[in-house]
Amino acid sequence: MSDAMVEQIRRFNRVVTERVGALDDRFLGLERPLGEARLLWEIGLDGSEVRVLRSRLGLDSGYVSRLLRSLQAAGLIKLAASGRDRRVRVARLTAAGRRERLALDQRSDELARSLLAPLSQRQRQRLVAAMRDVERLLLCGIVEIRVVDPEHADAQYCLGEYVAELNRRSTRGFDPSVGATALPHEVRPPAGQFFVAYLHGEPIGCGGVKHHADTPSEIKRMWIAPQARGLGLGRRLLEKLEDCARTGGARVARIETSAVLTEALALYRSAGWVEVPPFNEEPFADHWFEKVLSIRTAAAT
Amino acid sequence: MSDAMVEQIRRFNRVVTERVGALDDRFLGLERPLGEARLLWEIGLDGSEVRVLRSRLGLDSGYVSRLLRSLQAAGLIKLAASGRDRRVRVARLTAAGRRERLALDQRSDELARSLLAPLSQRQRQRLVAAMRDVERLLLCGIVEIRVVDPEHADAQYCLGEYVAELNRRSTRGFDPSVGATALPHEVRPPAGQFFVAYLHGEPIGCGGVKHHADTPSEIKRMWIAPQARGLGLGRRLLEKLEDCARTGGARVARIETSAVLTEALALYRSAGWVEVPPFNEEPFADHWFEKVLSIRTAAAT
DNA sequence: GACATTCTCTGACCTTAGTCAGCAAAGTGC
DNA sequence: GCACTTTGCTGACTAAGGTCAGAGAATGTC
Repeated sequence: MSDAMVEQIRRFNRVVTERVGALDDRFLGLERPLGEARLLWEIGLDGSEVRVLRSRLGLDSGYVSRLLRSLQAAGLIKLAASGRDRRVRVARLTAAGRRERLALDQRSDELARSLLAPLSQRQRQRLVAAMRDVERLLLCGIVEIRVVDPEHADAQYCLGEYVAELNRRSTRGFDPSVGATALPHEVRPPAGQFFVAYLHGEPIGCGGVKHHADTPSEIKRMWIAPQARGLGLGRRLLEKLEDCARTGGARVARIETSAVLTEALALYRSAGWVEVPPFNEEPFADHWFEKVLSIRTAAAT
Repeated sequence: MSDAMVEQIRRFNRVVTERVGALDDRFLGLERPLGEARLLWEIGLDGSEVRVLRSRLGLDSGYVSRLLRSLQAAGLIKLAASGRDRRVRVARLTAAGRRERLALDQRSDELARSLLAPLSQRQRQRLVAAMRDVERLLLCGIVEIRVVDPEHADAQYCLGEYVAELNRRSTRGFDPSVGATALPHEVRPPAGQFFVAYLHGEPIGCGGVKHHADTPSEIKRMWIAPQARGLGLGRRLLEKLEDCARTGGARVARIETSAVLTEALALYRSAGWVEVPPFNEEPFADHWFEKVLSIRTAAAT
């Protein structure tokens, strides 16, 4: 990580907060204080529970209450008790509130347009592409990979998506209970470990490891949500799983996969995995890989 | 300007303000209020005049005065009258102030590092490159091209840099008073017009137009500061000059340039200028161009 | 039914950020 | 020497953003 990189990021920050940040906030403010505007926005067209707003914006209960009163006094929202739990209050936009939210929306669009306006068509495309890169790479940086019990709801959600995707992309039909399985007890300590990747608290990927006493460790059920692909997240997750296998005492890890998962195949090959003859009878697999787990040096987290 | 572009920018804003903006400001804040921290930073290692601080940060005189008092009370700065003008006060960092400024610096670096840390080396390079693109394109968007009198200090500065650069890059030696000149009265209404491009109030480029009653208009002294190149600014400036010639009644514009100005040659060619036989005896020129000024449609500003 | 917990609201309070009008000292132009 | 401008300081004021403690109602738990 060179000084030049750090310097570039700091310059970027300065320019962006000047041009985007300053605008985004104060611009959005319209006639209304920023806090109220953000709250109005966050309530959304379908309304929100007050406690949800509080946690999403990270604000004090008293403060939110006051902001809501002020919005209510301005005739922009209505507050009502929730049907299920009458302590919980739900904020809903009135017609005027919806109009104002739309205005905020348009302001935001205007801001975006004002950034593009002075540029030529080619420059616009370059700007948008670069912004997309920055956005995705920053997002990739916030993704957190945590050890989770394989029966935890988040793990189950990911596994479900994994199976669904395989069945969607393959003509063969995949049954996770047949062949080389990854049953909960097989990927739970001490037999193994299961990981879930989170972005903003949402599960967006998973993977498991099965330790074995004498034969190589197995990596199983590695999956990344479609909308999170192309971030290099797969590589990060795979490294985590290899680490786990290594820590479990394995010198070699194995993985098998279907031919339809082309991204996975490319990833394994580029990450130093070597294709080997089939080492199990997993009916769904078309490719089998092995990797010698060398001692890692100076790993990035 | 498509909706997809606008949408991408808004997503970018959200991610960046969350990850960079929020951090940059509040992170920088340390234990000190943001205003004081920014001021402390801006004073710099060599000290600054108070009036300069005020204009750079765009703050009220009274407010700055109060902030400085607070920093002085904390033992971070010393205030003294300027030697030349005893109304003007100069703020200088004490040893403690320098320490604190260094700490702010390190915080900023830390933030930058924390963005890079989770990424692989390749991803880091992509992130930094994309940030550089975004930064440059945003900067390009804020550049303002104004009509300025050719004897104005900013115009003179640009012209001086232009001449200096030609003499630096060419072996021939360039004398602006010989050959096809651009004397002040020739590029000032009604005979012509002169433009200066500004970034943050600093002149970073220029160009002039000489109108003629019967022969084509001439574009003269077009220059972009080296640090502002590669932004597509040249194209914007050139379009402005063409517009000016067109508004002045010309159907055709001419421009001559030296072979050493390779960027300029490439720009003219790609902007629809056609190389023609020499139309004057400018001793410094190697290439002569003409362009038919069509009526413009839906121009970007 | 007693008790704890959850959720919202209220009043009191604080800091930060910033504006405005006016003043005094110093410098500038004639 | 006089009028005017620049520069910085001060006091009074405002708005926004936010924290904290506690009250009161609804709900959950034993």
